[in-house]
Amino acid sequence: MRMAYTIVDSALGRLLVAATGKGICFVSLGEDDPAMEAELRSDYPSADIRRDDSAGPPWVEALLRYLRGESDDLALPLDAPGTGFQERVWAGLRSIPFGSTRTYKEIARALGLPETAARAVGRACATNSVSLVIPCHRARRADGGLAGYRWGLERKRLLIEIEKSFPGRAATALIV
DNA sequence: GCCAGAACTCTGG
DNA sequence: CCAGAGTTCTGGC
Repeated sequence: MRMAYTIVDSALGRLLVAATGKGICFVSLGEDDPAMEAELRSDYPSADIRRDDSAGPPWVEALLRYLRGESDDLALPLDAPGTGFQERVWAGLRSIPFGSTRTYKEIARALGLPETAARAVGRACATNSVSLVIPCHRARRADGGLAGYRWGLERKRLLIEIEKSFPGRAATALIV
């Protein structure tokens, strides 16, 4: 698999976006470029990866607007392979409305899994390589806690804040 | 290769 | 508090 990536500054730190010809396969937030590049390579050990900072696809701009709280559109093309179970969970996460959250148990139930699968759902969230586009920050624990986040709990909290303060949220807020 | 234990969980004893 | 349920990964042998 061949992929190109770029790293830019964002409202939440450095933002790395990698994509194949078909779609986005890796998105991460961090502080340290070499560490983020290493993370990308360890997720795709056999891929042919090169850096390309030229004005690539419009996806990076879309993610930056989202992080500034200016856009609620995360319907970007994905090309992130996972196991059958992982892809089911990721699809479930993407169906959570912007600005709201679900517990791991609710996500399991929505997918037709037994509630005892909550932990397996958490594991699938933990191993997703595409932050933001797969909104695993909308998953919380049943006791109200935030559980963990691969890119830092503080960022998870900020992402929820950004979504809550988005101007267009009034209609969905009433449903919750 | 196989098995134990951990990981972004939750429930019931 | 502890174990167990459903999935994947890692580390030890």
